[in-house]
Amino acid sequence: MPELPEAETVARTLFPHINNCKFVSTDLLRSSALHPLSLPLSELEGLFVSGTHRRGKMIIVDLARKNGTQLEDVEKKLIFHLRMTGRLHTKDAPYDPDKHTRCLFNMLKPDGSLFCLLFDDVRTFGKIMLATPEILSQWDFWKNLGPEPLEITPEEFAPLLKNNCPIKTAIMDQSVIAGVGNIYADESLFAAGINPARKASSLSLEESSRLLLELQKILRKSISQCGSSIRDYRDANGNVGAFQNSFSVYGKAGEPCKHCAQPLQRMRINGRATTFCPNCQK
DNA sequence: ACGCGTGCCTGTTGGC
DNA sequence: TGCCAACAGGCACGCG
Repeated sequence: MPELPEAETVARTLFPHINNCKFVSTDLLRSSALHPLSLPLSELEGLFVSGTHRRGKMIIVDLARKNGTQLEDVEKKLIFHLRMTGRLHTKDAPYDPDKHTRCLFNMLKPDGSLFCLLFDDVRTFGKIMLATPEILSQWDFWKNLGPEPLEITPEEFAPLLKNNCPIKTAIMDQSVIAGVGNIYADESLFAAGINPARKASSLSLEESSRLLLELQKILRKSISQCGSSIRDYRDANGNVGAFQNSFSVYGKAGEPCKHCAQPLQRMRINGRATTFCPNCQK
């Protein structure tokens, strides 16, 4: 399930495929894949890709229009949220969409050849949005998105944990910090030796600092390994990530803790499966 | 305003 | 072997 490192990997691997390429036409095969606040995708026609990046778990495509030979950025952005099973990849045109293809973008390379950018999504939770800054300012989720965990200091992190909810719930709350999901929440809490059920507000400055530093270390390591592939996740080249081989707790309930060898336990926090070591995480 | 539970959605898994 | 409930989980939404 794409979280921050997976979204970062998709944004990076997608870039060489679509940079400088022109949107020719769009075939939205499942209308619910389009975010309700989105502009119609027909407004993409004639625009070029000038960059790809990431915010939280979202992949953002920068758009530009061509003026002579110069690309001039426009304010519109094309945003993808992959949620659980979303995938972005390219195929040579013409491409016959399969049953999980939610949107097909016909695109033109600078050399004049046609290809397809595909948004596939088995479980249809993913969203596509074409938005101006004005639209983004009306989108609560975007407006409330917390800071990037790789761009804050422990001093900036600590005051974000004032809530009465479990610490795991707090760090997965996208309005607290952006990009952390179930995998990296469990892994960072284990690395920091903090029980996921602890009240967020009960963490000392020393504990919240340790949690942020461990989270940053894990996110960086996962990005360097192209993310984690549990089942569905692939980068834009169709490759799996490798960080799932470095998990300490996620999906390992019943297995011995790598520090104390006691069995890892499973519990449910805020409806989310949570694996932790009751001995090492206080 | 906050915290909690539920629905969305489909493919896979495991128990009977 | 076959059937079906449970599960996976990010986020919107409704409730108290």
